[in-house]
Amino acid sequence: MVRSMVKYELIANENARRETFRKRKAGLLKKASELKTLCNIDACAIIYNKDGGPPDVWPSSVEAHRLLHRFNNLPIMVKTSTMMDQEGFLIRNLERLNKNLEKEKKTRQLEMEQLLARCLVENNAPDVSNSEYMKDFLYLVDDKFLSIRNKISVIKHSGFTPDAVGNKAKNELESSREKESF
Amino acid sequence: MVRSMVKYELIANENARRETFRKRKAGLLKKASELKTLCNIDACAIIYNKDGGPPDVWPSSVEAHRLLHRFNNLPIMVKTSTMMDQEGFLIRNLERLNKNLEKEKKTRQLEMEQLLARCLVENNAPDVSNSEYMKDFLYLVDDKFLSIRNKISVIKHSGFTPDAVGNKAKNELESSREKESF
DNA sequence: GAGACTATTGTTAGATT
DNA sequence: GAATCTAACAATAGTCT
Repeated sequence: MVRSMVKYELIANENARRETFRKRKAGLLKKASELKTLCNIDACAIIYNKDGGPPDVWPSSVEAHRLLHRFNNLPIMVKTSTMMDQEGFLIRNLERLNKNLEKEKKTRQLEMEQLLARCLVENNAPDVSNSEYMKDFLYLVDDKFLSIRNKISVIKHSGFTPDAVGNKAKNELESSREKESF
Repeated sequence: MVRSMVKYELIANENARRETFRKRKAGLLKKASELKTLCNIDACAIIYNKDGGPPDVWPSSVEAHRLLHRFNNLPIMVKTSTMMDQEGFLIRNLERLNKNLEKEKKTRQLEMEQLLARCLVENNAPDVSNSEYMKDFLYLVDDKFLSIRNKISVIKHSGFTPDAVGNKAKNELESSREKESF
């Protein structure tokens, strides 16, 4: 019986921890399946054990890849085209994915603008005090935030032709300098 | 009150479905957080809504990248035993799948540039003081990231002249194309 | 559309096999 | 270590705001 819920901190006893992990992982994946079924949504989860072994990848590793790539807003057509010949399940999803792609792109662009603005205004960078590497990283962010972002945007949309990138980087940098004060 | 649990199938009523999604998603992420805390395990989840908007990526997109990347680096034979896909096609087509994943690695350049972008704009970055995290993260953010970093450093010391930036971006892109196979 | 409430169902800690 | 049991606790469907 649940005498009293333990505190929500690391369970010290190793056997108890393993047992709790086993049970709660099952419960979590059950909940996830229910959510997916009840609401017909796409979802995935990766749950590692501490034993160094392979994780549970729900509902499948392909689905995890697919959803993470969709999140990244990668050109899904390119990624899936190599699988389409032999993997029919991707074909079924492709139409819907592509339909959503344009809408998602616009949403994401707005999202990035808003997050960027918030980060710049509130200066709420994550705590990275223990990491030399991340200090370097934040140093870059601090100084050339907009330039990095513009460059990535340029590379991403340029089709990787060096000339186009060079010219676009030049143009975007000029325009970014104009509104550098926001 | 929970009069009686509905059948575990798609909720027909749209409002009820949205409400259920909202509540259960919150519950699921809470359970996930508890599991992570109680057992000190690594886990992530991606939950899409049906509205075409950006998904919830728990605990952060960087963590999702990191865990999926760690999974990809497992020996292929280990991976097969953990795949939970209900349709079973994964195991049957494993060799082909792995081949496709190899192809996906070629898009890593774009992947990392977008990861970088997300690192920059997200305010929910994971705790990077954890050494295991840093190991994975540093592996993920390899030569291409350093290239970008150098590029930015160059820009920083170039006096921000658009011409210098444009030319250097062009040069770096050409050289990065040469080692695209990583 | 997002909280607050609460009766009821669902989950699970601890014990046992 | 995993499966079963069950009292106790947690999550949530329906409702109201």
